[in-house]
Amino acid sequence: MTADLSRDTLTRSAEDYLKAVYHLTADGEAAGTNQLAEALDLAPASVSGMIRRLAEQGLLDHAPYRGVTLTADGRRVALRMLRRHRLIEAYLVAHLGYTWDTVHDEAERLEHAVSDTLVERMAKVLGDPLEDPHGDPIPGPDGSLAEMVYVPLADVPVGQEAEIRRVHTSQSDRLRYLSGAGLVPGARVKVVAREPFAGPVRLRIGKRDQVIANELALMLLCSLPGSLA
Amino acid sequence: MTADLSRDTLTRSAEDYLKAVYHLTADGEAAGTNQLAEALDLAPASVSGMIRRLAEQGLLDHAPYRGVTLTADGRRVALRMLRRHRLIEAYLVAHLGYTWDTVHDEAERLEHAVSDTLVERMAKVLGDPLEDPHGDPIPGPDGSLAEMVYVPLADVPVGQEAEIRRVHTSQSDRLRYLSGAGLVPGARVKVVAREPFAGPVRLRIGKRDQVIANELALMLLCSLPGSLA
DNA sequence: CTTGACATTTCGTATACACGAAATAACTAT
DNA sequence: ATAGTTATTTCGTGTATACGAAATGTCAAG
Repeated sequence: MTADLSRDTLTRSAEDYLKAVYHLTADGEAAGTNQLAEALDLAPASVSGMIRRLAEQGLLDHAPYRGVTLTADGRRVALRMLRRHRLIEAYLVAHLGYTWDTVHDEAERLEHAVSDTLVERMAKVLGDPLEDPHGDPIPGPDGSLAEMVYVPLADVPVGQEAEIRRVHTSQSDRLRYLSGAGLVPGARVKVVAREPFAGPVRLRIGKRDQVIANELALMLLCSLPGSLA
Repeated sequence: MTADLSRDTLTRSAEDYLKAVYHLTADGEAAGTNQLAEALDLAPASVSGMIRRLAEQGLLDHAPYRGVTLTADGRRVALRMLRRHRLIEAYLVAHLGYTWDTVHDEAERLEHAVSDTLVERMAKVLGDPLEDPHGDPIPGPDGSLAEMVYVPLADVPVGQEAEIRRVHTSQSDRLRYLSGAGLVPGARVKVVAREPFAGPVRLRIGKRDQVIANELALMLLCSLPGSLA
């Protein structure tokens, strides 16, 4: 059943498509062609063609005009890429002087080139970390993933304290801004006020007050003291 | 004059061809199509086509039926790949538990994927090494290369002491054998005897005697105490 | 000189992936 | 139901790289 997923069976493009489908279907919905085209910065026509090929290879389930989901094999590939990507990010930050706003692009290229051996060596050197520098969970070598349920800071009630756990963006300008403001995984903040209609969020971090756009607050995933997380 | 050699201007294949031409022309002779095809494990017809494209891009000089040499731009690319490759090997050995017989393939893939930034970070962490684990010199970021002239162990006179400086192969089975025998860069050996007609070489290393095939002795590049190297 | 033998190039073709334009399916609002 | 909008697919193409078969150039031996 399990197709040959070892090395070099899949092209870089295929790996990128599967990763994208993984992310787009995280909400349980099938991923549309346009969505995918947008995410991969390709023309919809190109995506349509690639979807056909990946479906033929048994990596995607495709319901024409309905979108795609990952097959078990496809998910395996996506999770392996995710593990690679996040471990590489963690390694580059820990050992090669990268900052969380600069690792993404490097990891994006390396994830297609490293061997399983190298990935596992990096994991070992890092002490088998469970999260990357953005707080994103790192899948196990077997494809297991301990996905926590966090609350976007945008949804944390006013007056509530919260601890930032994940910062869900890979855009370096945003990451730079956020780390400048101390809004990194592990930081504790208190929501002081929020404007209605997706308005900005005012929060207290340490002794400073900070106002951030709702758009950013959506990316800061938090745990609330008292909840199990 | 200097063409755009930054990132992504060149395909992986192009980089591999230029590297191969670099190695094949080390003796001063132009590299033939068949030679190149052999080195890259491709059909001569494919090489012929690629040669044309690389010549059009100003990376190779091509005299039809005569072979190719690198242009200045081509050499720049080749030396950058060489720097990448050797630094990556050095880094993997120093920090990620690789041995010199296992690094080659990994470096071969990574050299196409790492950014200049990452290469220079690795160089820095390593303290800007001048040689890789095989004793091969690492070109500078500017493309400078301090190539030493060494004597193959196969040519060292009987009775002479020599220090191994470079081990000129990337085949892991040979490398494993050689390191098992202690024949690594820095080792001091004394040639005890040699059979005629490219026969095996008997040598003394430490307190042990060792006989190695001439083929291997050709790959062990040595400096002789007393010579300037 | 001429003739093999061998190296090299040319030619037609295949695969993987991208594109735009045009055709088609699906949904939405009347 | 049906027309318009939007999403998706199909089709014809282009680029990069590989291949084998056939044509052609080169050189050494006679």
